[in-house]
Amino acid sequence: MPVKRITSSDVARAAGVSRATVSFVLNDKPGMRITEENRRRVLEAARDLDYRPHASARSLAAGRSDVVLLAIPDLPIGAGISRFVEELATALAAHGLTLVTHLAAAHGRPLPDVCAAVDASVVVGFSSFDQDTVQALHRAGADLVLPSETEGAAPMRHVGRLQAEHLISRGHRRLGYALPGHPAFRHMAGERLQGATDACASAGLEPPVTVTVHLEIASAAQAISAWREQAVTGVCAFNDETALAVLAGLHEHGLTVPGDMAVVGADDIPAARLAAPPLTTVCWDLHDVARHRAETIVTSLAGAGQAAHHTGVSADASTNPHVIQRSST
Amino acid sequence: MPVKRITSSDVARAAGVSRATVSFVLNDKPGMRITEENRRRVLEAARDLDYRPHASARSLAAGRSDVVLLAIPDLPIGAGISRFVEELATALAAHGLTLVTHLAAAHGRPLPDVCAAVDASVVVGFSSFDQDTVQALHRAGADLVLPSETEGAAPMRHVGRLQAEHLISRGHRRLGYALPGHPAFRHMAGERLQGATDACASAGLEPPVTVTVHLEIASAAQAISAWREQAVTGVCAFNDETALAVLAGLHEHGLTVPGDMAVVGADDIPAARLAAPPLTTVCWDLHDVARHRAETIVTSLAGAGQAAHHTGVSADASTNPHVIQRSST
DNA sequence: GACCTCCGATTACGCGCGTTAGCGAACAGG
DNA sequence: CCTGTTCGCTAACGCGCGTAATCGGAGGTC
Repeated sequence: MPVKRITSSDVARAAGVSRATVSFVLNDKPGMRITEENRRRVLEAARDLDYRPHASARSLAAGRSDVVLLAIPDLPIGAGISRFVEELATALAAHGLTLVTHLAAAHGRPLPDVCAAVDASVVVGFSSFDQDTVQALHRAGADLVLPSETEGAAPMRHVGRLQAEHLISRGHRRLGYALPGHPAFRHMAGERLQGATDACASAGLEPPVTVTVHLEIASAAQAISAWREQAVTGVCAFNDETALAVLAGLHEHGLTVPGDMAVVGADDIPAARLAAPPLTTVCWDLHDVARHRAETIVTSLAGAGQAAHHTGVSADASTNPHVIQRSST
Repeated sequence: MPVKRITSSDVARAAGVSRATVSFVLNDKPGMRITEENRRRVLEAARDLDYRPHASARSLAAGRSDVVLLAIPDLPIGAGISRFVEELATALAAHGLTLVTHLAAAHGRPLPDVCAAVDASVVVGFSSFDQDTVQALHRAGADLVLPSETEGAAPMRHVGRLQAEHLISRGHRRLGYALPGHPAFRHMAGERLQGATDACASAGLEPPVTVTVHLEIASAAQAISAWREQAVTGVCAFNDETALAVLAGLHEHGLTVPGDMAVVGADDIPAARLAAPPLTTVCWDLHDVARHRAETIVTSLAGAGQAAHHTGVSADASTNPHVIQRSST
């Protein structure tokens, strides 16, 4: 044990006050009158000693922690997700909360266990959790679990809608949809597909012809054949990687893009702009989404116990997915 | 507050024993004799109540926590890193440890703060931390900080060496190296480049012609021109994304791959096999690396206080980067 | 019967902190 | 001089848990 921990008693002794006073100053507890002189001495002592309250003791005493746990589902992590995480962490840090992430993919251990292990007071997921999981998380100490049932799906549908609308606006009347092979994407893919289907309905078109495309050239080539049989001229891909597979399939068939078939992806990964041809894609500003999520968390946490009770709908709809036009459409 | 927390007292009451006995059983403390009957009743009660020890209280009392904090540096998260994280989480979970990750990119908050906030007993980074940071982390409650100065760089060099050796074995005598544009990659890129340079030296060749390639077609096209002037016929790219950019640059120039120029990437991202042509790449088994890291952590933790003191060298060298031959070389 | 031993379980303490009740001092009003 | 009253601060409790110290009782020895 090379270094001994600095406790609040150390700070109190250094500042010549009681431990309670230290606590009051550092948490600037409202309604407590502290002499300016004493406040200054406490802050100074804390700074000099590089005092950092022991998280465990704090959350044990206060009954709540500053930790927000982000549960990332079992899906490939791309630039999109990591940017979302960064933005969320920044936004939460501005409110004194600390974001930690846990990848479900690993089967590392059950989410409630992790939640208990870090003593998280908030658990944030991508899509909503089922009722049993929510119960378990609450038993594991989480005050708040997001997103609630209603939110979270809307932006996904919006992405799908934009993809389809873009193709329709460019004259395509028979659309295809490339579903991802990875089973963990199924739920999200369903939402995005629904958005595309809605757009088709609004335009008086048939729903997209759905085909599952694995991230291999052979699988994509098969999909192309299926779409060609159905006279599909434009394909929405679940995400950019799936779109790259579709592109590879078209290349395999010796077809031109977008002449023979147009392709639109989603998420704008770095490889999208480097494809041949550069990939048109739909991306959404994760900065806004993350900041809004953070706000939801903070307000819900402030209105203690009002868990999962917030409007959110209109705000979520204000996130702004948009088309990045390149050469594949 | 919809659900009340289950405490060890609840379990004790349900099992008809004292709280201490519950603690002994659940941590199966060695040297403590417990009746088989009582042990059974405690385990049963804990299971029935879905008891989960309160992490904060536990670590406060025991003076150590089960949390391992992985500090991910400010660099784009790709499939490689996420797989590493998954493997590490799984391996640690097998030893009862919980992995949480924190992205430095966000400037969410200083690492020591985060370390204190989750009360981590181990902090794992990618490259070694400087001395001041290590000190700060120890003051923040970390018992162990990895990797130490010596380890971590070796596998990176190995990757670069394999790339170059592969190209050399296929007859290329004048090599190029594509450095990443993102500044955060600089350090890692330097290591990989060093490996490639070593391979060239071993084969009696000049060092690779280095050019920085941003993830845009124009930047890549410029790089191609530079390499062509120097009669380069084979290019090692820092990673697959950079390699895709090089491929796009070659396409822009109307050059053939690998006829006019061969390209080898690194990390084997999903998009690599979907490129035109499919990208030859070097990937290393993160499963092994992660498992070894986990072992280092566990043993160092067991030999309490023996922080950062372990062999590790030979084991690290046993990780097995290997070439995945596709059509770009 | 007095005494020790060993087993099995319990009681009691403290980890570092937030927080409430309460204390002395200073001061105002009666 | 006594009684409030406010201000500034502190003593003391408890959060849930690990664990050292302790204790009752069964079994053995002198």
